[in-house]
Amino acid sequence: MTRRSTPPSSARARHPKGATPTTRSLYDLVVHELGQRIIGGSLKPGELLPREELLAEQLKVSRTALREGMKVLSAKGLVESRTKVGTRVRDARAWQQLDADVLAWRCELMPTEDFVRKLAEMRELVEPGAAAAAAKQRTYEQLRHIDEAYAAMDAAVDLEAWAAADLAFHEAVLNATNNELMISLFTVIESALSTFFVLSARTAKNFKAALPAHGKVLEAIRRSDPEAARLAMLAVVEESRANMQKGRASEN
Amino acid sequence: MTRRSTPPSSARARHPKGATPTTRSLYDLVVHELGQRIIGGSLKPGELLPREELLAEQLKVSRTALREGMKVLSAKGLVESRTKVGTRVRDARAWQQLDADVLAWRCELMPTEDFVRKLAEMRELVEPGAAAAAAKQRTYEQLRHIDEAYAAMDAAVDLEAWAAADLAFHEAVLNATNNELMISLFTVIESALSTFFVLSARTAKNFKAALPAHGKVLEAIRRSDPEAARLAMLAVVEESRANMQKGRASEN
DNA sequence: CAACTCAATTTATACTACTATATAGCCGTG
DNA sequence: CACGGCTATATAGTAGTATAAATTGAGTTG
Repeated sequence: MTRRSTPPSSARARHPKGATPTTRSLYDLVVHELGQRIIGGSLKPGELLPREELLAEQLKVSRTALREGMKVLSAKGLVESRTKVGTRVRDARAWQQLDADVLAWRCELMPTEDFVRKLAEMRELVEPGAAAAAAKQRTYEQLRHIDEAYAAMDAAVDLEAWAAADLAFHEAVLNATNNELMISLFTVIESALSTFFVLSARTAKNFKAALPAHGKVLEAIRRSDPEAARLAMLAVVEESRANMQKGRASEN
Repeated sequence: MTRRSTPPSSARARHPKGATPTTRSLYDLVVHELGQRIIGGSLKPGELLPREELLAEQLKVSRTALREGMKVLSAKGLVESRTKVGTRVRDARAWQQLDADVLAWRCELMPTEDFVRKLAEMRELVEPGAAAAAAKQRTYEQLRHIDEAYAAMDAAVDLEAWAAADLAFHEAVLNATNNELMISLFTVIESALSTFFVLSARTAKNFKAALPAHGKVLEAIRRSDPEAARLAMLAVVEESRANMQKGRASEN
């Protein structure tokens, strides 16, 4: 890797902050830099940022690369460019809150208890509903996948194997809804939440505690009982949230 | 050159509502053109599209404008560019399904019964959950806004006024969740759904039919009863979906 | 003196031509 | 056969210039 594409400005390319992404392309760098400034609040809504030429100079990129990044930011609803007036940071209500990057930046820059609550709330909305939908319309094949994931959870010998099987279980349930909108929402929420509890090692000693709760979900889906599936899945995610909060609490 | 495609700024919609890509900027044109081709299926996942120079020529734009558009498409998960290999259409599972544009293109290009079902399913997931959350934590101020919207629905004298008040009601409920993720999801789903039932004029004669159902939602939120609010809102959206399907059925 | 017109100015938008860099595929050598 | 370098070709990035649009204010007119 080691991007040697920028010989003139040496001290770039080394991103000491996040363990994130080396080898970013330039426009991606622009997107992340400005995106994080906006989400983080150092660039406030309504604020007019420097004109292209100046901003490009400040970020050490060409105007072209800057503009490519701006288009992406504009697509995410973070900025708005108008001729003569300049590029303005848009109000938070225009942001595409469900965009993967926007969500990731919020996780990174505003990891407040409140935001975790909102994410958990979304999860507790999606997953029980998905379980109910899955119970309603799952095919035999889809049920088999859920079953296999459950078996893998049961057979897991360490935390890592369990976490993988757990994710597979939830994905299998979501898949059985045949609704890619729901799958997409789940994916986005899940990946945001996972930045917090990072394989909470403190549950390691008894990582299979959630197995029976998952079993109830499986059984409800097997016998095509939507309401039971909804309640069972609700129990799963509520238990998961409780664990996560406990983890975060002992962390601080 | 030949930039006479967008001389007048007259037909500029003050409401970025409909899918009217007239008088768009060039990169926006590229985004829409290729985005629609991909979503519509004439460009299939895995397919390698022509190299920049050729594609720019085909679309009658410069390479720069093309690349700006490509960055946006790449941010939406529709394409993936790699040096030497070219730009490849990504698999549907990588698409940001909840992106406003992606959703709009799907509405426009795949208006199947099945897709409407998925949207309705999402709505029936979000809104009851939101109503319950609102009942749990609404402030007095937020309740007042819901109340006002309800009063406006009651006072509506024509379909247009009722539709506006109806939207305001649902927005007020969503706002009371204090969860911008949920608000964003609602907004996106709602605007996608609204492309279908286009102010269904066939319900014009008795457009206030849903008023009592909304009243139950309001009352449940007023007395902070989450479960009642959930059920009442569920009734509202199910009734709405039934109307919509009836409308679509009589349309074809 | 108010209102209207119009041009100057500023800024984003768009184009062309060019350089830099990365990598798939090939080719030669051990 | 494997390994290492060569090359062709694609995207990534830069520089400079021209165009269009909108704000501003000066100038003109009722």
